[in-house]
Amino acid sequence: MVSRRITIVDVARHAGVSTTAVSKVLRNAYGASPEMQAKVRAAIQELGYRPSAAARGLRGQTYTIGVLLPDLRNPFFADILDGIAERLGGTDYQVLMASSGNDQQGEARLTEAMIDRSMDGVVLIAPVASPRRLQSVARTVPTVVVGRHGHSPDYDTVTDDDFSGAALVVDHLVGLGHRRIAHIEHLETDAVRLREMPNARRADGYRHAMRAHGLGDQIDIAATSYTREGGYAGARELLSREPRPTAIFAGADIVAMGVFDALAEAGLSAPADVSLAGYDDTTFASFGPISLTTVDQAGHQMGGQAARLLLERIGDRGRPTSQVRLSPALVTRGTTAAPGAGP
Amino acid sequence: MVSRRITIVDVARHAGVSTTAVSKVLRNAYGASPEMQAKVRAAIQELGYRPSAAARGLRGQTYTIGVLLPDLRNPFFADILDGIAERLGGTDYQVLMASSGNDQQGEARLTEAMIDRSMDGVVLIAPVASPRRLQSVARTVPTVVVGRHGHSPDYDTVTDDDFSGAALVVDHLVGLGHRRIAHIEHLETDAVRLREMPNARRADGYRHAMRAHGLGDQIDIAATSYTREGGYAGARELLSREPRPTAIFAGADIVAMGVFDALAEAGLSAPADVSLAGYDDTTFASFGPISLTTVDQAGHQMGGQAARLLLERIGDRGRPTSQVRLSPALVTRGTTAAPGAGP
DNA sequence: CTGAAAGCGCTAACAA
DNA sequence: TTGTTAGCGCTTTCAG
Repeated sequence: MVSRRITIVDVARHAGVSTTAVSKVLRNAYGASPEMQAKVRAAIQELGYRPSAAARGLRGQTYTIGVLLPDLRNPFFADILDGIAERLGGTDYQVLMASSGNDQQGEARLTEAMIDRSMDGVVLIAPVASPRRLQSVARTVPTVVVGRHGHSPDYDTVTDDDFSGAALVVDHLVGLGHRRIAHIEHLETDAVRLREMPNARRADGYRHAMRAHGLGDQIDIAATSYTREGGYAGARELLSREPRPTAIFAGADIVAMGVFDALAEAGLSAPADVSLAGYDDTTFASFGPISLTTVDQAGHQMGGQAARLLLERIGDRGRPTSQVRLSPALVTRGTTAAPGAGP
Repeated sequence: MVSRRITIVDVARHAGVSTTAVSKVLRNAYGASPEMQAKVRAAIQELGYRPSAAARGLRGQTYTIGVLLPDLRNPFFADILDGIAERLGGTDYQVLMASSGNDQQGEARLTEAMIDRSMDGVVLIAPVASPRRLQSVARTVPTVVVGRHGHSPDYDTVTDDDFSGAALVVDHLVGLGHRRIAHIEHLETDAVRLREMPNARRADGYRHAMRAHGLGDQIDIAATSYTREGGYAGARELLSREPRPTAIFAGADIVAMGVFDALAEAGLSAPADVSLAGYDDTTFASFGPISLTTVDQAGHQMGGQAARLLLERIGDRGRPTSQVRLSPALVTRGTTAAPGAGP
């Protein structure tokens, strides 16, 4: 026989107060004397009471924050999650995640699922949805969008200056003497995403920087996806070019990982045969045998800022939205060198 | 002005039926004629109705499955997640994850959080909680435990035969001619976990296999943690031994990653200076420049089995628990070779 | 500051 | 097969 759930009524009775009083203590709400608080807390302890989120959600908050991430395998997102978790530690909020597989339908289903579950707020990491949909989500639930450019009166954003970040890489490679610098990007066809997605901004930054160096005719892009497979396919494509690029700028570290696969397969190595740079400065980039030159976009900070903004918006849904933009920094490691510097 | 939420009452009115009827259609429950179903579904479509999980949870199910994973950075868990997601695709269940950071307290908080949120079932991946706690969780909510040995009448389990898996590695290394084979394990002090955790079973398997080969005196274990940092620390410790081991068996691929860090730092490489094997066959192991010899424990299948068992248990909480044990397979790649086979 | 009472949106008995 | 009705456990007016 399963024992009956302990409810707020039990706590109230045990403490000799009203259920309202218990509820107030639970929510740290105004209007409960210290003695009453003490009594209630004691009763909660003694009975081992746990509030039901479902019941709370029916009227008030669920104290749940949903985080939507595109891909569990991209270690960059773990950095963001850490930042969120750190900022939310100590609050009553719990973080629940879902992975969309970078798929527009899956993403939509999951945001709906989060809304259905009365989450108090959501953090959408690099979502692919249309602005219309994002607006609609944000009007339903407090929302912070991470990594996607484009403003809205309904949601806050945290982004990295991807355009400049890409330029940092190109500048670095050009400084080393490279001219045939190719880029692997995440294929984007939608006009809006072409403007708002970080991958598109990086590609733009790449093109712009190349032209600024008078290398407009050297622009060479393989458009695949921000996955290891995408990096592999993109690198195979680029390595078959005649003449072969002397440097590859992968739009993300996870993409660079795929490039390594292709290099290994072709019997090439970085930087001996090709210089290689990534983006994100994931823990993978610092991996000893790899030591990937990359761009640090401070995922941990991004997560922290996102959590902060979300809490503020949950606190006051009417406040004007803000856009936090962080500055990227180049992290020079071992995979980039002067061209032809091979053994 | 925010528009009022659309509820089951609106749908019922719009369709000209009772709320019960709508509820039945929602749950695919018995007792609704095809015409009624059609009417209700039409109304749901037209109104854009979405059921509130909070309200449902108060009486029935929430259609939410919680997955607790120890560490977002260990790519092995992504394989398990894929398996779970695949099995649950097409059902009405949504998967929500939480990461405990391999911390006993964090894990406890998160399981509580899942219970508080009336999840219909939970999958606990390599949990560190005491069996007492696991039992208590499992008696509250349908539970499947993945990767942890030890039976219970209250929860189902899915495990890999870690003991044999470790033996596969040792056999392989001995076959190559190694004798000084060291192991890096996740430090475990708790008596129960020493019996139940996969890391402990792998260490046991290592010891047993070493003895079976008459190498009992060569047993050498560095006990750190199943993280990249743990691998780094463990490798530093082992590499300082005199004489240095000729092979290192890391208890997990993520640990092997840390070993690579230490090797790179020491100017050594695998397999030239030291042979190296991991465990899990994560996507990282197949990474081109690494090509890690490892043990495939079929995370994808484990996830699929876990999801299947969970659905069965949700369907019938009284059914006897089952233990699914999968067999590991050695994946020989480039990081293991005969000792002294260096360049 | 405290408590009584009315729901929140849904499901589960029960009746019809 | 269909509908009526009483809650699920909590928060929120609104009186006291």
